[in-house]
Amino acid sequence: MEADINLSESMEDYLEAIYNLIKENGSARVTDIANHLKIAASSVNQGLKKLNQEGLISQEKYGPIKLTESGLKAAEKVRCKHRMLYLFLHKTLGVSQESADHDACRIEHALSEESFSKMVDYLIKNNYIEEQNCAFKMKAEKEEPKMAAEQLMLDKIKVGSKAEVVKIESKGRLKRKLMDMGLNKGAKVEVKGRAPMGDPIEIKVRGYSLSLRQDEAAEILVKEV
Amino acid sequence: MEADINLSESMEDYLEAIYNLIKENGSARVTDIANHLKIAASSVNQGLKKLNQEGLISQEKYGPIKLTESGLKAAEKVRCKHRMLYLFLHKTLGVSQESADHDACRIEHALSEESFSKMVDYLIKNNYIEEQNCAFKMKAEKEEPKMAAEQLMLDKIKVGSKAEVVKIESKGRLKRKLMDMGLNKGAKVEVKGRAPMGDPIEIKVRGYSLSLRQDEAAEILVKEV
DNA sequence: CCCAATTTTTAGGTTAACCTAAAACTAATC
DNA sequence: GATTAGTTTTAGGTTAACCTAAAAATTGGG
Repeated sequence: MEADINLSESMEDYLEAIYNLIKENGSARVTDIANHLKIAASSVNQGLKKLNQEGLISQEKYGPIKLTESGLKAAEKVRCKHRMLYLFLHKTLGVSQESADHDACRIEHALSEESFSKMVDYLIKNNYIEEQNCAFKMKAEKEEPKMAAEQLMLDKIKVGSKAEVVKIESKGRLKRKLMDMGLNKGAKVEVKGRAPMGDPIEIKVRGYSLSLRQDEAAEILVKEV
Repeated sequence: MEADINLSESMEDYLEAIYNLIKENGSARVTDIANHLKIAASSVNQGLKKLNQEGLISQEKYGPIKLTESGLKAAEKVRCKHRMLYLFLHKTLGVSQESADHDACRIEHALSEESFSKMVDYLIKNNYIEEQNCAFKMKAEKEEPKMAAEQLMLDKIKVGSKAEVVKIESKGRLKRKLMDMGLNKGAKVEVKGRAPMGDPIEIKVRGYSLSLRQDEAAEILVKEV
């Protein structure tokens, strides 16, 4: 059931870059994407606007770039194609890693579903991949419970686990307050406990404990460690 | 030697269409090309102008379209890629003729020489084609047994000389950084200058300049050309 | 808290590759 | 040799995807 919006090649490239950067660094910034794709930051900015309009990412001015559900799906699809193409070229044809990666990049936009699917069959048959390794192909329908990036808001973190602050989303006074508490970028936090209604949340930062209201915690972007 | 002009995808498409039409009908007219590629005749006309300028076809106003020698060569190359890709997809992966042809059309512009050559090897090994059926490939192969040029690290290269990247020795982030700068395998670099203490080194890659710290340059294996 | 550096956004281009509509030309028929 | 049908060319757009330069906002260090 292809509800697929028709993505142009560059839109696919943007999505893929965002996906990879979030996976690697916990966040995808305009400059990172620009470096990655070797184009000007302003061009990326324009591209992101379009992705926003299409509902594939959600980003407010100067805010962080987040993939929406459909954006995530599209990105995974592209990435999967890329990966399979790479494996195919490198493993079965013996193309060098560099060329294989480069070509995968270019071809991933052009290959039909049919060819792609046949290629995956081939890879599976020759034991280059496990069947479940191509999530997109096998279970496009099933919802992945695990979100794309291990990046989420502090109020969603399980009690007992640790995380690292990526960014404080709020502005002005609240932001200052949170930063004064020691919740700067890169700070390691540990969620110690949570009251019955989820509020307040007790966390430990830099050795001392503090408690946050849930809506405050919801402003803090972290990645699990 | 490869004096290859860099052809855009549509220019390649025009050439291929012209080649095929001449082969089929003995002539290629603007309208035929337009029908073939499903675009407006006026667009074809514009495209032909560019091919004329590049010296790939020769055509006077309202006159017949003829491929020049270099145009013929380029067209044959594209056609050969198309054909091989088609065979590969159809014969070895079992992709339907329609999809295989369609995909070949799209991919032929993107595939590197290396992947193409590996694909042809595969086809030959499995007896899907005869060796001499791909004239264009043979040439590429003959060039291969060339002398192993002297290999050394980029920081040892004399100012003013040119080299080709063989390998990036470093790993991880640094490797990515270097590759993002365009220092991929096969990239031609020219050492433009060097500061008094040998650091930084200024090089030119793919037309633009960049400067590297000495220890970064020491991670890049190159061979002189 | 302020200042400098960095990042993001805006403003205002360019280019390739298409388009439609109409004009200029050629060829084919009467 | 005029008319007409078909072909090619020109004129004047549009769009996507990039660009540079500069303005605006954010971040980070002292």
